[in-house]
Amino acid sequence: MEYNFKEIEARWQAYWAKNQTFKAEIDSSRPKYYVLDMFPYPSGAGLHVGHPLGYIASDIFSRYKRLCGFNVLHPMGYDAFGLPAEQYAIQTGQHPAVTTEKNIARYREQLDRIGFSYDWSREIRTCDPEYYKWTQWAFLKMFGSYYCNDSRKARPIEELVQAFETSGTAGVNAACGEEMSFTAAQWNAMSEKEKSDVLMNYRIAYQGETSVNWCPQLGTVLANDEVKEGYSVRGGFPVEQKKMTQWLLRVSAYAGRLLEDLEELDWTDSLKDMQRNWIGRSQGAEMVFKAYNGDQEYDMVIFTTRADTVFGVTFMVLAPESEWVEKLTAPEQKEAVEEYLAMARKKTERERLAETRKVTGVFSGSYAVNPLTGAKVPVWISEYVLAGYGTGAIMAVPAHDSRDYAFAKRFDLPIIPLIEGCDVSESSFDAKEGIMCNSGFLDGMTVKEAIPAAIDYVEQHGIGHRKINYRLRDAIFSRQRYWGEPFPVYYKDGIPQQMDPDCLPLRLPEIDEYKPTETGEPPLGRAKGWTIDGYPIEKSTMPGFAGSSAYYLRYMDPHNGNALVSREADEYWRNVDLYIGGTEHATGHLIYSRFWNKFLYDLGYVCEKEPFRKLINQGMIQGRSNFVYRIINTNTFVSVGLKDQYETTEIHVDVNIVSNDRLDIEAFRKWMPEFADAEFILENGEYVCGYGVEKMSKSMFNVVNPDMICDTYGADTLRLYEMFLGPLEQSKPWDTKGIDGVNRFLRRVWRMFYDRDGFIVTDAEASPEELKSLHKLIGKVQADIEAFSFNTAVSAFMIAVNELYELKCTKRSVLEPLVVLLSPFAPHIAEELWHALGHDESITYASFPEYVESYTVENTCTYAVSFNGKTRFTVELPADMPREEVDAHVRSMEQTAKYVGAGNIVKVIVVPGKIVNIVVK
RNA sequence: GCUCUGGUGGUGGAAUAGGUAGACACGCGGGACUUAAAAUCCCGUGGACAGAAAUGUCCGUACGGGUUCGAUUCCCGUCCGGAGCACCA
Repeated sequence: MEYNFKEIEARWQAYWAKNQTFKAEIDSSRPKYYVLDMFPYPSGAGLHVGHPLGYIASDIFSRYKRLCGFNVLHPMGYDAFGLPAEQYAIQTGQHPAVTTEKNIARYREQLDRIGFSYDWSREIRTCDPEYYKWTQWAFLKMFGSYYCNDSRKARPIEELVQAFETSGTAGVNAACGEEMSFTAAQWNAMSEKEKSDVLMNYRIAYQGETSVNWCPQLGTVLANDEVKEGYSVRGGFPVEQKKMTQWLLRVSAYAGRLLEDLEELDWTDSLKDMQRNWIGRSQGAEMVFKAYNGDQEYDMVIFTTRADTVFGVTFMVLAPESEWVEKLTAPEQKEAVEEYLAMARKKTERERLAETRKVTGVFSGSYAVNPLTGAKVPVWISEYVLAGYGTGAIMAVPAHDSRDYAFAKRFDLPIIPLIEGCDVSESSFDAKEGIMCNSGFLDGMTVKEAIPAAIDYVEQHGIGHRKINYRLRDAIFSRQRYWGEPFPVYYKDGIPQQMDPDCLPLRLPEIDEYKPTETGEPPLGRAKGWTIDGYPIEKSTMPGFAGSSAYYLRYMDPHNGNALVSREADEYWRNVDLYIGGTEHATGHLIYSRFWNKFLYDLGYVCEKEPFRKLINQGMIQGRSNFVYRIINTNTFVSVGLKDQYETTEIHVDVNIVSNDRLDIEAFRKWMPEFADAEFILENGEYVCGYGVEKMSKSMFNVVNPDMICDTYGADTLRLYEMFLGPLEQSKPWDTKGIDGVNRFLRRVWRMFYDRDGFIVTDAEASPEELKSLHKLIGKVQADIEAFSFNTAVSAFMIAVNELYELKCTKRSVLEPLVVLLSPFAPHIAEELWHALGHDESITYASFPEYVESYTVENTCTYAVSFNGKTRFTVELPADMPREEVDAHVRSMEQTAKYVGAGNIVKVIVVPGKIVNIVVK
């Protein structure tokens, strides 16, 4: 009987679906394990072989955990709101919901063929009103909350209102946009609008005017992580800076906790590092410099991490957008300053990037006084100081900061070195080391001592205080697009009002065109009757990350109409034990999700403070492109080995008509009309193509489709091969050429059960050799799965099966555990063989075989090794080793042991005929 | 510029904690079975040198040093690739 994968795979996929084999239910008698994939955005192109890599890995782990007795939750869904469907809608007029639906169907079909053990009864889609109801709900909660810095928690905004009513801002320590100070009387005297504006300064979801990344081609605002090098990640359009009123999430309030709680997560160091970098904690001090514009005196606050360098301040710099600019511009400099500001404003993000290190600036005409030295220094304005960080103003110490140095050189400002022996004639001395000089009471201290000493001084004299700043900015939360969650907010006399939560979801209305309106409003401006009680509803929609921030919680209880997740489901499933996905979400989704979870945690809706306990980033599968070489101005192609003899152009050729780098010439002629009469210069009768590793994409003709692999080799082969390709976390090129090896392996497994005449498994007792092979495999596979080293696990299978095949093992007591071991990797064939062995239930309910170590013990004799006349340790050598060889080994060990000290010897490695190696503690 | 990664045969990659480098697989070469092909199976396959052969010797994990009885693995420096951040004071 032949291994008929097509029939087997179709049959078991149908069986699992029909019997709901992977349906997860709360079961307090068993430990839970939650395995999650980053859900896909269903694009029109469908899946290529790179996409399922992570899904296969998580599926293997899920199936393994089930065998180990865990109640596994392994769901899947779709991140279905997003720009591509909407762009497509603008071009074709087709409703994004229709394209999305179609793409999802295609994705599902492709996923189903690979044999994943998802509980599809829990499928979610972010564009489903029953789902986005809870996205809107969470938004309302954030709108109705502020962040208390004392308790480090989100609290209902009503508590803040109450505090304002009784004692104003006194005693309030809340995360906010700008520091405010008013009394209870002042608060109570405020108008509705004024109160609303004040509260906006504190709400966790708030409206604010900020400089945003504006993409004119997409007609929308983008978040920082949606912009790469001045271009939009989706579409690659240029992005510029623009001031706009937007909804924002006060993610920055959580910066400290987001940073600290990284410690307890089982994530890779590099990923944690990226997040740390993005959060960007820096410890320093805020200091007040008195600044004078004519007779007017102002307190100008700056932030620095190098308080020790205050004696070297020779000028101050303000960000162009800083509020101090207006106050500190002297009349005689007004014109120059305005000209500079206009120039800075006009620049796009792209231009600023292109001009990195080009030093620009203008003198404000005012001066500030150094609070420690009393020195009078000029106040400048320059782009290199960012308004959004710190206080938007700095003290410049050109001797010890390279940016200040460049500025000082450009505008000829003085440079005062503060560290003994440093040379600042060519460049600044930025390192935090050396002995201080020219610094009054700090002289003689090391920099490390001077920093805290300077801050202490500043605090004692009321000049400033310690301060921690974060780079993490609040997330801009509105998009001027159609295909996203509507905001459940309407405006009454310009004051935003929250919608009644009981009326959620607020459904996305139908519109007839998806472009922005003629007046520049978002597409929802076209919606008729987009009002609540006659008041206009917010016209922008939420960004992509809104729907993906809490989706893992919804999977726990996907059909609950009364809560995002019930307490019971939340307390059982808690959080994701294993999360697998790409590293591209390191500073986007993975920050927002953690923030969102912490917010819900503060309000008591979830019981875990972190959403993803362990996280693995699968590497990208790259394409392996093939090239042909056309001789210039001809239609003649030359084989790669001979191409240097001609002048050629390199042309991508479809990898699907190339096998082992040999071109299928007939297929090539049919591939494109222009090649129909192509001529070839061959080597050894073949046309050999060149190759290169690139991103897998249609334009490179290197896309390999998983359906095609399933058709010719089967899903089990695809799964095994994707794992065999290399370490999960590493990027590697796909090359279909090697797939025969794993296919051969599966056929060999099959032949251990079936020969030409039928089933050949016997109940005979297994030999020690067979058991040894089996148990070596059990130990290895278990260890490898736990370590996510799936490629070596597959190799171990091949070795074991080769051994057993050679031993002609057809014994049930060996083959049964073998099939169970194999089932996470190649579930279809395993299920088939499991049933052939006489089991009625799915192999999903089998138990992971128990590892017995004693089978691995070799046949050995024990010898004593001695030196200095005493037996120091014993060593086991193969019993059949000749006496002379044993003597040689023992002598050699005695030699080595003299060097090492016998007590340090842990293990002795003996190789027949070779020198002994000694493992030392 | 800063942070993180990685560099091993023709190819993808192995090598628990510093101990036989190149497992496993692809490809390639040779052979068996077959009328033939497919399938299957067996043998060889890092390099150089010596030998008729079994085999032996030397060199080899980007490069240069170091620690160690012993380094692909640890440390320092250099070169090259990949990723992230990028005027964050």
